[in-house]
Amino acid sequence: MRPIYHPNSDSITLAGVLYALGDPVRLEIVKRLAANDELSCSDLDLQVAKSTLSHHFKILRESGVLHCRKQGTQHMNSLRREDLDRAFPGLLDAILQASAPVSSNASG
Amino acid sequence: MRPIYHPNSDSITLAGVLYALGDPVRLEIVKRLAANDELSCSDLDLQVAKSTLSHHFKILRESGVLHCRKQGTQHMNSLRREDLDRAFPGLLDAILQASAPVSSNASG
DNA sequence: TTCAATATTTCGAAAAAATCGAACAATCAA
DNA sequence: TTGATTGTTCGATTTTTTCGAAATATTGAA
Repeated sequence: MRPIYHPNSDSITLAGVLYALGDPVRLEIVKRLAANDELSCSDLDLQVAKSTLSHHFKILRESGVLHCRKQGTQHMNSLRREDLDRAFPGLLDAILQASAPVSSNASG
Repeated sequence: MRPIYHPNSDSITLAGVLYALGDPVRLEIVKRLAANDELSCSDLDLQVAKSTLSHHFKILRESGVLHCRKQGTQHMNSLRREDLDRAFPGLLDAILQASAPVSSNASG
């Protein structure tokens, strides 16, 4: 399998990040990652085909929103919080505050 | 001409706003509106067809990012700052801070 | 009202992107 | 190696974006 591409932090663009987040499925993924540190694709139970989900993760990864590492057969994904906060201070916080709590395991 | 549709402030969604801003042309429009209060389509000199520009303004308007009023033959557009700030505190500020100054009249 | 100029939208077609199911690839356990 | 699990890639279909041309709306001048 091909190596997993990640942009370095300098290559993350605002339009790219906003594009990545401007899809309901991808925004939901980011919300869950914000609450869960690391998640694999199969941890999510979204109403899209797995090939589509794979595509969404690719968009998020290549825009610099998340980091992916292989662990066995799984791909563990995590938010690139520090890189995003450094590049776009306040952006991720504003987005996460604005979005409603995730549906599963919502505490409030 | 059909009446100009604007969502009321309660109908503005985060995914919709992020989608609208996740395009380089539309992000540029928003940056210029942030610096200019009101602009017509023809005030912008972007490298897209006028029909495409019209489409971009429609996306921005229908997502709730900007307001449009007719003035003669022109359509004057302005950011819906208050509505956006109320719905998504800090979001617009973070985006405008993160984006480089507009190319025209850049002071630095 | 008619004509011309200006500003923007709508239409129809072509290009680009998203989505899906099926097939493929990688890893682990037996 | 076989089988189960996880995720990617492929190819086709649907949806969205983009463009140029034509149409619509407004203003101002005859």
